[in-house]
Amino acid sequence: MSDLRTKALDDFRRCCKDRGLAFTFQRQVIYEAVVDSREHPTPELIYEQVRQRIPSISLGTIYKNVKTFLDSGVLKEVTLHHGTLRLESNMTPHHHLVCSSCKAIFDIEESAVEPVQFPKTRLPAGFSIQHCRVEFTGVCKSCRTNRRKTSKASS
Amino acid sequence: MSDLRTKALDDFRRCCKDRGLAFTFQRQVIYEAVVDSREHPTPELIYEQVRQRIPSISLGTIYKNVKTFLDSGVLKEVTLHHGTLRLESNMTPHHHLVCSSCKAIFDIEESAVEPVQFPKTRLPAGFSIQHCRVEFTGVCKSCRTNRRKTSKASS
DNA sequence: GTAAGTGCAAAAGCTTTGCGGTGAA
DNA sequence: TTCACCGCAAAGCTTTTGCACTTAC
Repeated sequence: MSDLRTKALDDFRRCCKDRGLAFTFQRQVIYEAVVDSREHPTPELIYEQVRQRIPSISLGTIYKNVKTFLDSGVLKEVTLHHGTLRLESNMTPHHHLVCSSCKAIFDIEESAVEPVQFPKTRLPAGFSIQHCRVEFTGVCKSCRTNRRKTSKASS
Repeated sequence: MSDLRTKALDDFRRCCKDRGLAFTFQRQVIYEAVVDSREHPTPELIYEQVRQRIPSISLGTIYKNVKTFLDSGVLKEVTLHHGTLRLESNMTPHHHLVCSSCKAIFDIEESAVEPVQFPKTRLPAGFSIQHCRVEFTGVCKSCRTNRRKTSKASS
């Protein structure tokens, strides 16, 4: 257990080094809080967890570091459309195509995608699935063009 | 064209009646703005559109009616996780299982779901797909139990 | 020693709420 | 006539920003 901890800590230290981020105690505890909570936590929840180990931490520091982690690819956000409400008027089942750059959303007819089978295994006990939706992520035409113009060495 | 408009208007009037909503000019224009814009608009964008036809409309009215539409099933929101940032530490490709009631998110290993083929047809011109993720929606065990306790006639 | 990170507090979005006047049924 | 709806303004969240102090490198 302690070994696992030590290894995880080393991994995280290396992770910071690779990305040019300073390794601080706050960062370590914030990162551990996200990894340990298996429930895709909100910044507020991370704050509560981290405060148990670092009572003096501020919510602003949580936000700053979460943003740093997102920017450097240490963490991801569950949805690209967080922050503003996006509305659907197409009430028939369909899928989405999302531009990761400008967040544009395009509809794809359900019939254009082969039906997805519900997973048989490894469901949390008692969970009943009602429907599924596929989200394809990529880059739309205008964002691809603009990116080429502005930055030659984008990943 | 005018016929289509008239028909859509009648449809919307009936839609309001069916759900016990008053049919107002503001509602009609807001609804049309969402349907006409094919880009899954934000409340702010709807506001801009609607103001061209009703300059005196307020953003609060947009929000109130959008909420009314969502509650009565006239519109849907693109993501259930709008409003608060939710974080991922699992950086390997995987899918999600989401409880529509409590918004809990569970991970599903990619191998538990058959690979989804990228759609060949009907893509917006120039869009390049990078990856896809499946979101299964349903009700988790505790929400199902609680719902049964509190409301007998839930849909 | 220097640049980056932290904590605090203020500010900036996005969204909801309360209230008096207006309009649909 | 009555109740729901509208517009306005204030308040409530979530998130970002600025600044002085501290820490990692």
